[in-house]
Amino acid sequence: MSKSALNKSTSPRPAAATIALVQSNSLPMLVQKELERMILAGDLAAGAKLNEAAMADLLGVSRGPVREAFRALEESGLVRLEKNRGVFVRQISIEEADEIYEVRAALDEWVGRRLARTATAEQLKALRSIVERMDRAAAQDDVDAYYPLNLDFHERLIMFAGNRKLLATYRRLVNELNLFRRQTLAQDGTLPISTREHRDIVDKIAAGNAAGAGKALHEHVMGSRERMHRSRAAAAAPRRHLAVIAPPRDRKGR
Amino acid sequence: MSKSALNKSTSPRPAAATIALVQSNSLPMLVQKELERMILAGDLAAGAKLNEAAMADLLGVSRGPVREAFRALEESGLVRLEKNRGVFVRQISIEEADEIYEVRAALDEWVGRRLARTATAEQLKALRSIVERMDRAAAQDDVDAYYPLNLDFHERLIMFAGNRKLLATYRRLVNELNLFRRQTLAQDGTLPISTREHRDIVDKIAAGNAAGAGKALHEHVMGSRERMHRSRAAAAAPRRHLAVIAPPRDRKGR
DNA sequence: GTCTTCCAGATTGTTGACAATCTACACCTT
DNA sequence: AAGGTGTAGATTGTCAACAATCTGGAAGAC
Repeated sequence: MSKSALNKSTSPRPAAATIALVQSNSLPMLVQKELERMILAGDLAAGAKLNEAAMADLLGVSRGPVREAFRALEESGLVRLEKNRGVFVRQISIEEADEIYEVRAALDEWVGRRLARTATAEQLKALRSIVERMDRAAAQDDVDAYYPLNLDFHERLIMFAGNRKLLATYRRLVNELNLFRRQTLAQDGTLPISTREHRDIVDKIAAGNAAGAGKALHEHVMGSRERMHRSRAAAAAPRRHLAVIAPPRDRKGR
Repeated sequence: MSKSALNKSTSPRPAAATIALVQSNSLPMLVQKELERMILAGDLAAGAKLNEAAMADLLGVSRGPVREAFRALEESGLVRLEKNRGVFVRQISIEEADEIYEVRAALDEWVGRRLARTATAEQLKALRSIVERMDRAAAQDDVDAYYPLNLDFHERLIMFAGNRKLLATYRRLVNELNLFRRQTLAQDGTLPISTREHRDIVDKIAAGNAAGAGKALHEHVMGSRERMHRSRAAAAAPRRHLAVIAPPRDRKGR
């Protein structure tokens, strides 16, 4: 019955902030966060079935909180619920990924135009710092370092736009996109790298070139989409990269 | 124990489609939809506290499914959960509404540009039909007819863009916006009406004027934002429209 | 009279048990 | 032997009871 499995990072704080922390840390919330982490980290493969009882056992809680977490995760788009059959880590189709890229491009374009007008020197400095680190990681072919920097760069751009609702919307989309990347090019080492475009984006923002920054960001995102397509096509053809996991569709036949 | 309270619209169908219907209709899902309807219809005021047991009684189920529905609704942004205190219908602040309008404007602008290139004659006809009905409703000051037409017009625009992820994103934002409208100008009869702008948008799309259609949609949405501000200011000043509902903030003091 | 303390009722959080449903395998029929 | 059928085990859906926490008011101290 020990609930220690979930008690991470509970260092005694100034107590003033601890209250809000305890507030939001109900069992279902913790389970939800842990599941989200496991899914996005790839511990749970796309399409994998999640067993209520097993998950409850693993986390040291009963099935109630796990079920609540599942409901929340479905609404956030990370899992799919099938009545009387179970919950599965969602599988994003290539078409859906395309759609997400399009929406993202529209949002990013808007962010680019806005930042060109509002970006502070401090924000530009932060962006340039990330770009430089990406440069170094790319020079060394260090994809494990490059990948999170890339995510960070784009998330910072959104944050600097100063619109929390936009940030929440963006995060939701990128979460699903990560799900897709996990399921397709999990072990494919070739990561699409585009440092020059990042530098170009920051330059245009710094120059106050709203139209240019917007266009650059739009094209960068759509370029990422294309790179994904090419990477996928290249990986599928030679290596016989068949269905990763048997899709739990098709009830009758077998 | 009769569960008839939830059994609506269960007309015997061709049975081929009924299977998918039963699939998705678990108790928590039905409870979630019913709560969503009640909230957006205004049966549950913004800021109101939702009692688990009472809601379970009302719908003829036990607390489990109700709790799961609450979790899903929190993730979708319609309610707020406070540990050990309960769930409340969310109150959208004016600042948050502003942010939503901004994101919406960015998405709508993109939709305008796209539709100018892809809209079919049939789609244009559907849009013009809605605009005409809005004209008639506006001419008769029939706000009850105008309001849903306005929602429909904008949702159609998004649908015609042919991007399901965009539609889901848009619906989420508009849902929260409806929440805000409910809570502020609930009984304020003056609805911001802008028929000319709608007609202008459709015309520019029909003309294939991408930049113009995008700009018109962007300005239309930002104009709606301004109209909301003015309507709010006008309603607040004379009528002493104090805090609608005591905010359940501020734990200690009283 | 005002403030603090404490308690009873109400409400939420969590759990384990029971019912409904599905899956997989063994068995029977042809 | 191939295919359909039935049943046992596992899994999910729902519920009711118990524990923890909160709220509001009454009693008492100053």
